[in-house]
Parts: sequence; structure tokens; C-alpha cells
Amino acid sequence: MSKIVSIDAPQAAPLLLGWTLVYASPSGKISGRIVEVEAYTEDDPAAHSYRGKTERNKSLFEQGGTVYIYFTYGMHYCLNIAVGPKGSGQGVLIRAVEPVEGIDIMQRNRNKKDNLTSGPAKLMQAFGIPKSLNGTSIFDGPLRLMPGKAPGQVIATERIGIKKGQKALWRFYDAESPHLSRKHSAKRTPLNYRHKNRA
DNA sequence: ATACCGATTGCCT
DNA sequence: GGCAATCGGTATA
Repeated sequence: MSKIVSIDAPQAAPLLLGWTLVYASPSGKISGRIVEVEAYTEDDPAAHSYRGKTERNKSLFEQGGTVYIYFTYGMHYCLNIAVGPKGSGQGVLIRAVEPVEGIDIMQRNRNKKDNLTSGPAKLMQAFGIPKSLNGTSIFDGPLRLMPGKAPGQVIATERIGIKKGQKALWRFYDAESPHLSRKHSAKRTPLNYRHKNRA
């Protein structure tokens, strides 16, 4: 177990950037470097856990490191990693990864050559992750998380696609990655800017 | 029971 | 930039 999944989502999320998502798929090994994430907490109106535990979101309330997969818009699946203590209802949405291994499989799954994993539903389709992995552990299941090198610069922005809770700057991404779900917006806040700007 | 809508994507103008 | 696709979850009656 890594300590990263035991801390709160807004702190854990940016720390997960640079980690590698690895899936031992039936077609072969697939992996990608996490470049974009979002944090959600239980007292956050944008979170699925906001109205309490239900059959759909119960994985979010499991211990940190539990996989939460949800179905949305009648056609898409997205991946979260539950974080924090069991029962706290927090998660980190994986919004984009950089394809690393199994790119040929991803291209087949997506029926495209590019933009394979530049979005939360895209990466699920590219990896071919089944909803049955909902509730499994990210440390000992077929879908795993491996530590990696942190980005040189992390940017924080408002989260995407929500209508409540926009104030929180809980979307984090690797400033140098070309594999993001959106292009850089004018409104962005460098994280740890005091370190970076120190002369 | 029925209506509304979403932590998205891709195609159209 | 706008909008349809498509359906389970959630709200409303």
C-alpha cells in the first residue's frame, strides 16, 4: 500500500501525476503515465459521493486505493481511485494519461491512431477496462498503480464538466504534457509557484 | 410512475 | 462554437 491513497483527495490528486496506470488486459499489457486528474470530496457538491453512499458510488467509500468506475451519458465509463480513510467518500478522477505500453491495443480499442487517452472516457475505452473492475484494489488487482517521476510543473485549474463546485481549483495536470483532455486555458495557476519562480 | 440530466465524446457548422 | 447520442441514477409527483 502506498501512503498516497490515505491522504485527502485535493492533496493526493496532484501527487498521482507521473504515476503509471498498468492494466493486465486479456489482449496484453497496457500502461500509461498519468498526466491529468481531478479531486472530489464528500462535502463537494460536484462529487458523486455528495448525497451519501449508494449502490452506484459505494466504491468511493471504500478504503483508499479502491477502484471506482462509473457509467455516464448513457455510453461512457470513467475511472477513479478512492482515497482517504474508509468511509470518507473521496476520489481522484483519472482524466488523461500518456500512452506508454500496448499502444497497438489502444489503437484497436479506439479505432484511431491518435488521441487515444486524452480524456476520462477515452482512456477507459483505450485500455478496454471492464466495469467489473469496480471495487477492486489498485495495488493487487489486474489494474494497478505504479510510482513514477513527478512532472516538472503542475497546473491547477477549475474542474471540467461540472455545474457546482467550480470554485475549487482541483483539476491538476502536467504542464508539459501533450496528452491532456483540453488545451491550456488562459486561466491557470502553477502549483508550488514559489519554488518554481525562486531565482 | 415519470421527467430530467450527467465528473463525455465526436461530428457538424 | 453548437449539439446529438443514449440510459441509469436521482429527483419530483
